[in-house]
Amino acid sequence: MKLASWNVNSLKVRLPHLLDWLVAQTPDVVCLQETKLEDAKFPLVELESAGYHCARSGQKAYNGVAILSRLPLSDVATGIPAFTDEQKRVIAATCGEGSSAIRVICAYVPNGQAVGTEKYEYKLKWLAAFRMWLGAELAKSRRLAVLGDYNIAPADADVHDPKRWEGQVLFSEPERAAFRGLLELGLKDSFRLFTQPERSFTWWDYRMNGFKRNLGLRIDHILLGGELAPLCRTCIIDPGPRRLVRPSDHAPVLAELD
DNA sequence: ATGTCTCAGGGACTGAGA
Repeated sequence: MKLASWNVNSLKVRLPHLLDWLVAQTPDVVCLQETKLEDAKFPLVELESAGYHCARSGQKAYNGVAILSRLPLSDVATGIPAFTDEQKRVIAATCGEGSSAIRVICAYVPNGQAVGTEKYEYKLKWLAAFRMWLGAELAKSRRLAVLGDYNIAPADADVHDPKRWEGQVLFSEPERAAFRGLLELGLKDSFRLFTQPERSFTWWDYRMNGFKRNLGLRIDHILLGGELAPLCRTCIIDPGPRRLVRPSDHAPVLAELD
């Protein structure tokens, strides 16, 4: 089973890229972030024609998440219970049926703008609520996968220039502590289960030729619960879509489970 | 060199968010 996460930065603009990529990679489950579409404008017909069941939670202009699955989707839920939020950042669904089913959570963690701002405080509060909820979800099932744009680079190896980024949003110590808090629940960062190339990133700023110069961060992650992590065979970043004309600023991440 | 991209509002361009 192939799981993927991709911040598409507008599903309307990136739909041709996504449809080509689904054919090329044939993922079984895809978590999308920053769809930036109201549910009524979600390209259901195109994605169902491509072979995917769809669950989405979107809004106009900002945020928006979706889960695509070749296997039937059930028990769709949106948002973090006990955290009131107008922003559409979380959707969960069960993919598949019976004992092989997995619970999938797709998350678009707040960006945080800059350390010290209100948006940064919102990010930390959001992450605290997210952690509480994931703890409860793991108590129900360890066949849990939590995919998304975390907007956190967990360690020095995930940043092109750790000294320049030290203390900055996406790499500040409180954010990294929040990420470690998720791992302490028993979730594994699937990318780090394997030896990886140095300077592996999932996001590059559009400005300053960030991608060409590989000035990136690894902020998109696939976390796996205790029952799924031992089944993970590979985890890779696919930079292919980032090389295309009019790319998203993020590349997709893929994990393959037995 | 805030050096790009996307979206909304309004109907060209500016501001917000990332």
